[in-house]
Amino acid sequence: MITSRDVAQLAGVSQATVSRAMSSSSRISAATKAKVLAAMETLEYVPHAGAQAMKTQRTNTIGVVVADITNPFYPEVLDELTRELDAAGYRVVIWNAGGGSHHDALRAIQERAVDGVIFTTATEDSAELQAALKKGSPIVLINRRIDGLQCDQVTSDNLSGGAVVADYLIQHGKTRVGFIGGSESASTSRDRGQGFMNRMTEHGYPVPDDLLRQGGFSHEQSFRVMNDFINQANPPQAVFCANDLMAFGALDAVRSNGQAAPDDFWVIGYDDVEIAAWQSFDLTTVRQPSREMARVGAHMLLDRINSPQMSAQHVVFPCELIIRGSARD
Amino acid sequence: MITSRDVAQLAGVSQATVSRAMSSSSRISAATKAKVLAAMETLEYVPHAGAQAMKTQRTNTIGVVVADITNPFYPEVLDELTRELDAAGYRVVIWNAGGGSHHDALRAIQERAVDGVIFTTATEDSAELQAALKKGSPIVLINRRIDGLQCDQVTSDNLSGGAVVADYLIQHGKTRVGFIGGSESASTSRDRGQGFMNRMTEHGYPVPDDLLRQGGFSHEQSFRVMNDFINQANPPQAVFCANDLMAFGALDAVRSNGQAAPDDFWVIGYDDVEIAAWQSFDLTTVRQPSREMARVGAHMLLDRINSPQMSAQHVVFPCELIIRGSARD
DNA sequence: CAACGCGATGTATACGTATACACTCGTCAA
DNA sequence: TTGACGAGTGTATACGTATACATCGCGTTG
Repeated sequence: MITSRDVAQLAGVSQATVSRAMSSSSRISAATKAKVLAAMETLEYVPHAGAQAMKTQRTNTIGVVVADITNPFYPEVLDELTRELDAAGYRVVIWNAGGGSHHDALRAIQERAVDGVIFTTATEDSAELQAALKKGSPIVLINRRIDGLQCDQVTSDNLSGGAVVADYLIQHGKTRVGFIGGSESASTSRDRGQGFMNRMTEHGYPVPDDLLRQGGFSHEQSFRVMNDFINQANPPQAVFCANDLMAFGALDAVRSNGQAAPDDFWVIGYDDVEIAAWQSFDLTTVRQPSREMARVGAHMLLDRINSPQMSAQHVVFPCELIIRGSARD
Repeated sequence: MITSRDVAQLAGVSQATVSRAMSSSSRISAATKAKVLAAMETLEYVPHAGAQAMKTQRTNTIGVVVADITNPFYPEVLDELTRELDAAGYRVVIWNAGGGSHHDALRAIQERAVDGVIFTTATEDSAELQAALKKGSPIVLINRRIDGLQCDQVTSDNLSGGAVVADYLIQHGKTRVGFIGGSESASTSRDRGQGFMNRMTEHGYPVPDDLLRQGGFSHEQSFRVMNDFINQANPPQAVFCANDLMAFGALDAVRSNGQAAPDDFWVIGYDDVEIAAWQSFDLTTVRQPSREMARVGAHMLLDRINSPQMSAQHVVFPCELIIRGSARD
């Protein structure tokens, strides 16, 4: 292994000078700097990340926790996060799925293996998270929300998003409608459902119990739920799903029953992932600005790393109904 | 920051004993071990990753380079990789897209920031890669292939996969067929195209120049290419795309022209990503066992990390034509 | 011309851990 | 009874870097 000492020896300077040649801020003459850089080049020297981390207590690495990387929403967020953080000189380590993700990520902060963590999903059991925040761990929540937490959060206005869907359906005469949620423990799904159902109730058409089901945020489960809806005695006219992936499942259920949207059923999703706009889905959905949320979240985290005392911010983005072929007159 | 010295003090032992209490292999009496672990618990001690890395020259972190995380093929591979490596006690850092990904990943090995790297994409300009391999860097190639490289590789038999498609089409009377490749520089796309076109030629129906185009591995570009095909004087009867994402683009082009597969055009993809089986696509495609490839690649890398001298292995998986609704009688 | 200041560099040290080596003390065989 | 032995623990050190402090030399100013 080539160390800064080797470089120092070849360049005829001290090890400290080699270190200075690399930190652009340090005072060093142009001549010796050039000499050192040349030696580095010759020896193909690369500083040791672990040693640097021990001295500086920085790793230039950010952790990201995602619930399910195969849900197209997360790759889009990750795409934006990796681009943004990469540009800022950070690496990205991801924790996917597994039940221990949150714990592992928080531990990685304690280990000083990452400088901070972005959660795009969060169990509501926030005891450990709360403890970490009290220790001053740099943490940002994107997408999901946890109330009463002194923590930076970037979310979209899911309540309003859900309500807009209700308005739209009522306005077009769809009064018997169903809701396929993700899971009760996810704030996103809860808020979207609540916003939606409250507004339906306000309009005088509450969502009946038999048309309120959870779809586990997955295509497969939502497919089955929609299948049940279709084949029950009194099917809904329209279905609102808590994310696009489940809307695709619902659409597929409609089609595999030899029926079609919007002719036989209206199907509406949430997220507006890229493939929702594809011709084969042409999905009416509520757009949340996921890439913008990712960008903002990334910078919030970097800011917090650099000024830990700053008080926590909540940024909320508005959502917008995107009307496409799966639900329109 | 709590260090092992603090734990040692509280437990009334030396710092070395604390270190020993953690490495299960070391000899230490059960009594003191318990005492130390209790102290660790009390102080919420967590070892410093950077310091450990400096001593052990291990980080328990693996890098993964992907071409485009929004292409559903990669999330599936990443899903499997993260599960597998997580279970083995490794973290996963990803490099996405950006032109510098390969360079960054190789540098991370030199920095000892990762223990090894998995490339799921590779530019054919392999000079830097070759140099890294000569230094003994633990590297595994999944998916793409680079000839004449002393490097572990896991690929699928793309040549045969392409040929099988040709056989299938000919067998069903489709003689005027097009090919939408990804890019000339990708071995996957090249092999699939070559296997396909050679076999078409053998059957006496070579793919004409005007039906051979590149689709940049993207839905959007493939959509445009297929659009051109459809609207030219003498359209193809069928189109084979070098991956599923492009096949979706082609299918969408067919549909947005008010036509349908398989009635008007046959569309065939490659990969068999999960969504290819969805009702809305029902895509005929060539399945490569991507999750299995990921698993095997992960273990090859771990093996190589532990025994660097082992000579390089090439594992090739067979592919299988999955016949669905987008291309069948 | 002397004193001062400042830029440039070297010296020494600390970051937190793992481990080679030294040491103690009890056990057991001769 | 003594010597050897080994398990258990402490002491000392090294990993590779960043930086506080000391030093040196040169230019500037009064």
